[in-house]
Amino acid sequence: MNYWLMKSEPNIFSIDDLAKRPNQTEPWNGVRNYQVRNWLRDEFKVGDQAFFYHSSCETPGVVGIIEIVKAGYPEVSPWYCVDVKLIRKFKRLISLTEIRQHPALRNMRLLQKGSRLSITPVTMEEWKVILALE
DNA sequence: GCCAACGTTGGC
DNA sequence: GCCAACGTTGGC
Repeated sequence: MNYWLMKSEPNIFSIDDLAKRPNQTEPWNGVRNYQVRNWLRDEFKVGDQAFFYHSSCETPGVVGIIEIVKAGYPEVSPWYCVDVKLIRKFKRLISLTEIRQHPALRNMRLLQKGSRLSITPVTMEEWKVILALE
């Protein structure tokens, strides 16, 4: 089972928008980066969990947990998407600033210089640390 | 709105 | 296959 972090701009699609969807499930589409496409196509498995991350907003950060309920399938050629379902929204936002300041999260892919990938892998250790911050 | 960083495009 | 130009991401 894999862990991921998936970015979305909340003014376009927020965790509250996901909560309002039927069955709280929605295709995660629009990825237009080949590296991320390959992860979606080859690495994402049903049951994988991901942090829902709000980007390009007043306070970027992790706002909740989602689960992959449908593995990679074609969107429009040559791109892929997955279906995600809301597990829960966090009681509070865990900000990028807070993540950046935490020693155990120093090596997170999210924090790497110049990393602009809309989806990044998360290790089990990082997953646990962030969960404990809530 | 700025700009650093990175990806993509396309002429050669 | 190189690389300049351009487009996009996303924090600040």
